[in-house]
Amino acid sequence: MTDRSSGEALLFLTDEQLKKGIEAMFFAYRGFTADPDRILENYGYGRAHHRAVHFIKRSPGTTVSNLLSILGVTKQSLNRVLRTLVEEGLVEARVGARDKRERNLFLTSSGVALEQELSHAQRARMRDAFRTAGPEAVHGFRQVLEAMMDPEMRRHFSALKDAAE
Amino acid sequence: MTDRSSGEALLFLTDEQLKKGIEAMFFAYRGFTADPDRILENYGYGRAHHRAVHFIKRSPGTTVSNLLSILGVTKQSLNRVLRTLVEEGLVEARVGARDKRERNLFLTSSGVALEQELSHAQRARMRDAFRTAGPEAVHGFRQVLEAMMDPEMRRHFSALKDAAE
DNA sequence: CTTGGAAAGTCAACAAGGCTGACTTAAAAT
DNA sequence: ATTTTAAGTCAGCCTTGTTGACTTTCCAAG
Repeated sequence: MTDRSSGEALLFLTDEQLKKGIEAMFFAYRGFTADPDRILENYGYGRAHHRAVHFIKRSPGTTVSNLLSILGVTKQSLNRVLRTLVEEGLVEARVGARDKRERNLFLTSSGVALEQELSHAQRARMRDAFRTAGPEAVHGFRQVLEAMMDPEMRRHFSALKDAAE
Repeated sequence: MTDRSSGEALLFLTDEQLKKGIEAMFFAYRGFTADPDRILENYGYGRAHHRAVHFIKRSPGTTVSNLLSILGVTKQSLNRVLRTLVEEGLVEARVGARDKRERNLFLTSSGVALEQELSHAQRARMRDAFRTAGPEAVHGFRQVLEAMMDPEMRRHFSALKDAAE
């Protein structure tokens, strides 16, 4: 059951080390979402709104179905969030030019403003963590997280990497 | 706004790198919870049950209020989850010996069985990610995650570390 | 020894944000 | 012309979080 094979440098694969990794993910994710959650509360929004706003900012003009595949929720669930964002003037849904069934999603200026506020807080937390841990740790952090993703999610993640690098 | 100070090896602190870290957390956490979520569905439980079972397994005999401070939810919310786990025979809540107001929580044999099944799946995912990324990456991963936690959560995390090491 | 307060539990009501299923509309594709 | 796809909508359900009000138990300090 436990990884004690060949007794060498595989000590980082013991069940104990794996459990620590699991708890580290749990506690760190709490920190990761804490700041945005506080901000969202002031606006009466939730994490679902944050996610939508984030990915629309990342890929302006994206379609609803693309967002669905990134977020992995049902269209009813996404639609509810998107509807409030459109109604309250944070997101604009333009009928597609080529394909009129599609809606191309964009942030309005107030949408951009909220995204900035959320992103700023979250980057500040990430920056402090990165600075504390140092560049080599950051590299390892990214490698492990990428290896932990489902393949489909890794595709979506790599799409960002390509756009940014 | 952007970190371009002293133009040196601070490139890992650019907004672009920070955003990638943010998305990596988002997508990786989805993978992290995917396997347990599938298992829990078969039993009619949710993530809240998983968390309770995990931390009771980790610290047998822990009290409700200790669990509350680890999980960061209200006692009403935890109580609902705990009640179903007790009713369905996965958790035993013994009246405290010293302080009879307290309930000391333990997993029953079927509680242990569920915890094993969940933990096994989650460790398998973590093990694959660790193996793919290698020991140095794992070290960096842990450093960044620990730096990302809120101080109080870091305390809870370190409590495990001390117990295990 | 009484009283204050902490720990735990309970009830009720509510909200966010997931889900399924059924259905419509519009437009693209075949 | 028909089928498929993208989007949206309505209704209803579940989990898991929240507040607020209240009780019971019981330790500990005055």
